[in-house]
Amino acid sequence: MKRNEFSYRAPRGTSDILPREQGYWRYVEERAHAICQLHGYQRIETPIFEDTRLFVRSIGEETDIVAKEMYSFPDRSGAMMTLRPEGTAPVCRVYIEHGMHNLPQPVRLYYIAPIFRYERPQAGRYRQHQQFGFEAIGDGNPALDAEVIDMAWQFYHSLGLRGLWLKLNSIGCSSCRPSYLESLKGYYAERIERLCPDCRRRLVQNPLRLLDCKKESCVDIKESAPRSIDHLCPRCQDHFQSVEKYLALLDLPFNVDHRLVRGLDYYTRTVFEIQPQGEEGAQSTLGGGGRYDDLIEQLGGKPTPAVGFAAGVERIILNLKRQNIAAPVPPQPDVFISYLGEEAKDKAIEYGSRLRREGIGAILASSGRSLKAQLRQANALGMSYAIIIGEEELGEGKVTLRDMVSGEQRQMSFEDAMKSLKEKQ
RNA sequence: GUGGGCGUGGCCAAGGGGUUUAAGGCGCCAGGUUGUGGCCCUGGAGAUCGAGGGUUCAAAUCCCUCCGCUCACCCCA
Repeated sequence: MKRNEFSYRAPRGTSDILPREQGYWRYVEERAHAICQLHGYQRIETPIFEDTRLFVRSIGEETDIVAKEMYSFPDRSGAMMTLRPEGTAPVCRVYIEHGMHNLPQPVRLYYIAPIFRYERPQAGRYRQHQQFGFEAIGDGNPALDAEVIDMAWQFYHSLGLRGLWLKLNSIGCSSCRPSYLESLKGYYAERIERLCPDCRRRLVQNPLRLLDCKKESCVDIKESAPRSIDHLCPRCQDHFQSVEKYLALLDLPFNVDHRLVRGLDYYTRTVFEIQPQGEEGAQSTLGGGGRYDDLIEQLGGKPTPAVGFAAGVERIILNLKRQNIAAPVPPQPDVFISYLGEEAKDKAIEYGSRLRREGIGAILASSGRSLKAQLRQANALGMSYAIIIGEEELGEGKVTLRDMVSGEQRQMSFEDAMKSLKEKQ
């Protein structure tokens, strides 16, 4: 590659998904569609950008995502738009905008879509990544929390991933969380002189994240910090116990993690994450979700409880590779058509098209190469059969059909060759 | 935003001031007699050694700046 002038490259934090990677993508997406179909979730696609206010209101002004990670821009009319930094808010917008409260509740929806966040890229973290997510809107029953969590778990299982941890917590609702936050802040305020700089900032901006600090100095403070589940109101307590009961019923090996909090403000009650065992930091989270009972109302709808989940496709593929799980190879055409001379080329073009019209995949050789070179190409492409058209075949009105695995070949009419290929499919 | 590592043909890489007109391997293209692949052999194309500046008689090799990639923190999928 010439580098003495400007050379174009994919923008930082983005990547090209080359043909050799497509097998993994297809595999993951097929499993995603399958698990959704199994649970009655219907696909939805929303615009890649939305009114900036949708995300600010839902995710929360103080969150990192809104404060410093959004791709926002004014369009030509001056309206502020933002490249979707998460998938839930747009789905809620759709629910409200299209009057989905008139459908049988809950409404079950899923999406597979690109997500954009301006972050420093590293392993498993990109500025554009693909998320698979699903949402059940319009039902506050804990059975639905369990359904969503089970669905997430079965999704990973169906991909062949093993050794995962399911972490669960409840962060309360709008009636009990404020008092919990007060008690948390009070606890930390008393110990402020021992806190790391990050935690001092969190104390003001995002107290829940105090529980997530990994610094040595803050660990023992964290250990005896007030827990959200000890401050739940009776209804949240009931809800959480039911979720636990259902998960046990479903045989899901979950662990209650009192320090599990999530980075988006809209969560209430149930929050959960799934990650590979023994990988604490380092972008290990494979997916996560929770309940967001106030969000629809916040966005202008009627009070409507909801619960959802989202997974990062790139991280799933990373873990498939770590666990040596190979993706199925996408199918490819199986007949290679080689020819010698202009007259044979006409036939080759015609026959290639006729094969494809019969559903038999075919690739034409490149013009002007020796038969040797043509067959070398067929071999390199991994073709199962080759059709050869040269002077001999033209004279007889036939073609040579060669089996590229056994090396056997024989002349026959094109019609017979096509019939034989069809049988072998 | 903070910190560490790294930048030699499409990919993997040797070389750490002059013997480099920059090894080798993979891949690509072509040939090994007249129309036949996979193995082997031979040849070819492809790099101003990330960019700019400096030191020196001499720089891919030393110094500086920038850019890019990568990993970790922060945060998250």
